[in-house]
This record gives sequence, structure tokens and C-alpha cells, in this order.
Amino acid sequence: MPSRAPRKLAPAPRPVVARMRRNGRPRGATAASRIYADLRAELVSLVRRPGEPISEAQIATAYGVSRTPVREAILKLSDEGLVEIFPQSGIFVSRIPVAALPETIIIRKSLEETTARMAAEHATSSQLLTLHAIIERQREACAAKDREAFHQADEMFHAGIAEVAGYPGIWKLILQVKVHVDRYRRLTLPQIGRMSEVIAEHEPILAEIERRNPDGARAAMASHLERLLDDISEIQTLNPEYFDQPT
Amino acid sequence: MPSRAPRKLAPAPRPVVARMRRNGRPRGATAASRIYADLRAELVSLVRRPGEPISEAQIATAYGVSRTPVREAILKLSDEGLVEIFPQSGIFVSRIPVAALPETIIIRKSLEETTARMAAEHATSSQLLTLHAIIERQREACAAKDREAFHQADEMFHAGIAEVAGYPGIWKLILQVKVHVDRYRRLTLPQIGRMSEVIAEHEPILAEIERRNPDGARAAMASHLERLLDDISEIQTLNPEYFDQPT
DNA sequence: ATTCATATATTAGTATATTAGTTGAGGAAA
DNA sequence: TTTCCTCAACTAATATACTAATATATGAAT
Repeated sequence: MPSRAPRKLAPAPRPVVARMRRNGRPRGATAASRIYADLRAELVSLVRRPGEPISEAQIATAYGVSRTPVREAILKLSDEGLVEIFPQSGIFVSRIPVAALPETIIIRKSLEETTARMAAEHATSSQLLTLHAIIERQREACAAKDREAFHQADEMFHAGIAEVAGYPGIWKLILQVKVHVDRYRRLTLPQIGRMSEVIAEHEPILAEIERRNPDGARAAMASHLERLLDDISEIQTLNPEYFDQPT
Repeated sequence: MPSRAPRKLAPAPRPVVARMRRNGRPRGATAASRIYADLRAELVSLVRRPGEPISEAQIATAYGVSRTPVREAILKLSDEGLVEIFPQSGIFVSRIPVAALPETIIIRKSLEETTARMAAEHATSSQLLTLHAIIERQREACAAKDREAFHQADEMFHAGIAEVAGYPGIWKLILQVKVHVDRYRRLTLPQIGRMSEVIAEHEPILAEIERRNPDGARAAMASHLERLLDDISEIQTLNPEYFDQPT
């Protein structure tokens, strides 16, 4: 028989203060989250190649931890579709679902037409300057032929537009949706000459936002992302074992 | 020393057949997935109320399993934002993030404008008949004042349009995004008289699709979903402890 | 009565052990 | 040679055990 009264299990309308205090370590420094971030980077960068097996035990020993946090990380990646778990059999890097790529691009296009339109409605001068600065960074990366920096600035531009629109969560959603497209592009396109084209497409988007022309911005964004669809259609059969195509 | 050669750990371009065979139990009958589904239903139906604590151990004993599968289920729900985990402190049903609701509705509106437009472009006669049948089901549910059946048919209508558009994955994405809005509506609106209004809004959508008028369908869908935004703005302060508002 | 410190119960995170299912190489049978 | 069976070695799924951090009830000090 417990000598103390049981802990409060009531509905708990907890004060905000309590929640702040409780957030001392807000669940980001755990072993599981570190392994998740590392693995995810390896998956989208194709360091781990589609179809390749993944061993929980091996990763666990590599990190010097038990299988439990590794498993937590892998389950999350499984939800994102980056790995496939076959019960009692094995875990494998998921092949790129080429058939599903057009749909994800449609989704992205739909959402970014909205952010572009709203950005044109709400942009402040300082926000416009920030976007200009990002494009300038792209020009520098292009001149230096630094693909990594260019890609980073490219993402910043799109994220920035979502933020200007007042809905940064839309970009976070797009990030989740477009992972397989990213893997596909990393695999197929060397995209050296593409960089200047991308800049040439970004400029009118920003110009229309600056002109407070919602529909112009929307259209410019739409044609920019339609290029993505074209890229996909040229299916590269260089590494067919990386793709999940119904042949 | 193992007497047999080690298992193949090479890249593994596995044949399709092997993957089919391997999928004997495709990871849906596990304890973890069952618990996940049950808990999720309890969360969206508000059987478990926002702010309420959740005990891993208690659920484990209730299901007669260990904490491990329960934990797997809860981690997944945490990714979806339905529960909040405070390390070494406790797990709580997440409060409804009212501030984030408009954004999710914007996302839904953006995506469904697209599906409505594309449905108008691609619909076949049989698909149109199916959509008509769904609306008829809504009329029956409305007459019978069966809110559950009505809600189900409502979701079928929107899912059906996405399917007619050729992109059913868009509806799956919307389902993920709109969970908190669903919880909000379940909590605030009795929505008795709403049913006939919803039908009156669905009809023009289908009519425009039938007329092969993409922009008309898009506009009809847009005004239908704008109603949702209006509903949210009338913030009910009946149960303030259920909401995560910055006061 | 109120505040403060402390002890204890409870928690999430992680480690380790066990269970049960799958695979695929060998060998037996045809 | 070809087909089928067997079995050892792997795997994911689950169970159990432990650790460290947190929160709250209790009791002492004011």
C-alpha cells in the first residue's frame, strides 16, 4: 500500500510556466534524434544508395549505443518513406518511386503558387531586400560553380517567399514532400548549366512580387516549377536498380 | 567461427518477386500499429482531451504488452503533432494550436483548388456518377440527421475529386495536415444546420466539373473551403484549456 | 499559515535479452 | 542436372531491466 497519495492524473490544465520549465531539453539532443539527422542526410545525399540494406545492429555499434535509439530513428525514416522495413527480414534504403514524383511536384507547384501570390500581397521593403540578397548569393555561387552553395541559396529563396507570405509552415511541408524528387535529381542531373537558368527564373518571380502583382508572381512561380516536371520526364536509365518503376 | 559463409550484404538489387514474398505480413498487424491506430482514433475523436496526460505504462498494461510497442506508437503520434513528449516528465495530448489552423486551411485550399481543376479536366462519365452518388449519400445522411455518416460522405467527396484528378496522394496529404482542424471542429461546432449548406456548396463544384470548366470548379472549391476559414475565426472560448493560444 | 528543502514516486530514454519469422546455402531426392 | 527439403544464421519485434531527470507531496523552518 502506497504511503503517499497518487500523482495527479486529472485533465491537467497546466500553466504555461510549467510547460516552459519542462522544456529544459526539448527533445532534440537525444541519441535517437542525432542518429536520425545523420541517417537522413546520408539518405538524401545518396551516400546510402537505393536498395542497399541497413543494419540496425551495425549502426548501433558504430554510434556506440544500443539498438533502441537506432530503431527510433529508422522508424521515423520509414514514415517518411526513405527506408522500407520488411518484418523479420531486413531494412532497405527505399528505391525512388518515379511513378509518384509527378504528384509531389504538382503538390509543390500548387503550394508555391499560393506563397508567391501571398508574398506579392504582403511583402515589406526589408523582406524584398532580403530576397534580393539571396538571389545575389545565387549569382555568386553560380560564378564560383559551387553547386552546394547554390542549392542552399535556392532553398532559401523558396523558404523566404513562404515566410514573406506569412506561412512558413508551407515550406516545411514542401521539404517533407519533395525528398524523393531531391534524391532523383541528385542522381540524374549534374545540373551545371542549370544554375544560370534557375536564376533567370527566380528574377521575374521576385520582380512580380516587388510590383505587388499577385497573379504575375503566381504565374512566374508556376512556370519555374513546371521546369521541374520536364526534368523528371527525361527518365535516366543509367542506374535502373535505384528506381522503383513498374517496367 | 561460423561454419557458413556470411549473408550477402552487397547493394542488393532484389527482384520484385522477392519483395512480394517478403511482404507476407506487411507491417500492419504488429502490436505497435494496432495501438497506434487505436490511440490516433481516440485523439482525433477527443476521447482523450487536449492537455490530458498519457501514460506509456498504463497503456502497455491495458493492452497486455510491454512499453516498447506503445512507445513506437506514441513516437509516431508525436511526429504528427497529436501528442507532446516532455523528456523525463510526461506525455500529454497536444493542445489545439489555433494559431496554426489558418495555415493548414490555406494549404488545403491550395491543394484542393488544384484537384478540382484537374478533376474538371479528366473526369469520365462513370467517375461523375460516382461523385453524384456520394452527394446523394450526403443528402440521405442530412435527412436522417446522421452526422457521422455525413462527415464520412463529405470526406469521400473530397477524396473522390482527388482521385478523379489522378492524384489521390494529395488527399492523403490533406488528411495528415488537417488533423488539428478536425479536432477543433469536433470540439466547437455542433454543425447541425451546416449539413445542408455543405451540400449546397458541393453541388456547384460537381456541376462545374461536369461542365468541364476547370476554373469554375476551382472557384467553387475555393469558396467552399473559405467557409472553413470563417468558422475558425469565430473562436469559441468555451473550453480555453483545450487550446494553445498566446492569450 | 507560508515558504522552502527534501525525499520519493514517476517519467522518458536507453540498454540488454528473448522471441519468432525469413533467408538462402547446402544436401538429399528425383 | 533439377527440385525440394532442412537448418543455421540472420533479421525485426517485443520484453525486461536500468538510468537519469523531473515533479510533487510531505514535513521542517519561518
